[in-house]
Amino acid sequence: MINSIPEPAIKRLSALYQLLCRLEVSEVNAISSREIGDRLDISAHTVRKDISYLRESQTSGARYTVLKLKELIARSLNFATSRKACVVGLGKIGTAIINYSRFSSYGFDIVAGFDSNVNIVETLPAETDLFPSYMIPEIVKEREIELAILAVPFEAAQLCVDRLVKGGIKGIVNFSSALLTTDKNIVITDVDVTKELRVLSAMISLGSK
Amino acid sequence: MINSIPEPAIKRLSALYQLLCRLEVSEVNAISSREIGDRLDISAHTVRKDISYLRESQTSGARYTVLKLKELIARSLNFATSRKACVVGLGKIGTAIINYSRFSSYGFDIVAGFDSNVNIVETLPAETDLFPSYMIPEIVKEREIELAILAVPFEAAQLCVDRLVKGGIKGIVNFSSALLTTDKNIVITDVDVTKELRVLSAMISLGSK
DNA sequence: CAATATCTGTTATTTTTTTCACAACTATCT
DNA sequence: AGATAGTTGTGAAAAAAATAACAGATATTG
Repeated sequence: MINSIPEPAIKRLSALYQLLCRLEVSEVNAISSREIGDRLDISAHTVRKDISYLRESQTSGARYTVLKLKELIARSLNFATSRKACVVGLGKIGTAIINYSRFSSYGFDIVAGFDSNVNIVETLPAETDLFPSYMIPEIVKEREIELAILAVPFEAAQLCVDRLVKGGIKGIVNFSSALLTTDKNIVITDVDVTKELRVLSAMISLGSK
Repeated sequence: MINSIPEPAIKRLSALYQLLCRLEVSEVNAISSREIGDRLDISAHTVRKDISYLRESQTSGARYTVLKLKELIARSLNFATSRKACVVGLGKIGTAIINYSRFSSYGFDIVAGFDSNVNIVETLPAETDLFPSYMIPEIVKEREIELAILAVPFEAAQLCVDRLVKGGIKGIVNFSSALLTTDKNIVITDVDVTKELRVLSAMISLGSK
């Protein structure tokens, strides 16, 4: 592939994009690689290298223009076009996420919510259209939903994934503690508090890094 | 350091530990590196390599004994001794986490909850002791809390971190969208849905991996 | 009980990622 | 305008991690 950016770099650039959005709001209009590094807890070298993967020089010698750099990253990583997403599982976590209004301003439109409990679907006050879980494949396909946030109990997770895949989903953020299996071309990231606590615990013990 | 395990390996071993716990419940008592790899979506080579960092041979040639391996990992990564943790911010996410009862069975004891709203602290039904936020330094020190789950709004995050650090916290799982800064020796992992969505989005676009 | 198939543990190799070094550029101050 | 201090971009070097290869061990099957 021509434009092959290392995965760690993609993650850091995503974080950088977030930082730049903040800086824009604070009306900061220029920042150096060192300042970025301090804020993001990475080296200035890495910051510059990551930006260099985008193959479009900013004015060398001067600090980065916040707006210009933000737009370069948006263009390179396709943050410009907004993507449709859905929330599966409307328990406490799912409800909190679906009612978090700021997604759209970050380029993600939550266009559907699903739950296996029809009662919840009918009574929950939400601005988003809600459907029973068996309709996942149909709605995902119909509304061209690319991303899903999965917040169902452990036991239900795999079934939901299968339904999402059936509808043609491309990526899943998994809040359940289940270990999901699926095709290679569907990207899944796991968000598991217990796992995070464990990793922290291990890093504290081993003093790694 | 003598026992230096690469950070990616620590993360994978944590996931493996979780898998082994599941297998134990399902009464599976042996598993091969290939089967582990399939489940965790990594190569069998990597699995064996990761385990080899623990410097204690299992019976070579035979498959891994679930119980034995689980205990080896627990011993090596210090999962055996339980750690005390707290939840800061008792909004929807924080409440969901503090009421999630299974932490203790995974070696984490949630021994305190904090919120700046005294009303919430007094009225919220929870099994855990709740305190107003200004008491964080005192309680963290007193109860020897090592880990914190931070689920407060953006604006309040940094103040809470400073208070936690004052109390001697060692690690923080950050659910807020704030970019936190602190001493190098305190480990922070960020859990940000928007960031995860962005990374997924970029990976879908670039077709990386 | 021998033969075969299947495993693990670990060294060696390859690939990926980070770090370094420095030329070239920009802004600022006198 | 010259000098100085600070900055980026990037090819090269170093470090880290993933992958492969295989020796040595263990089950299993006929």
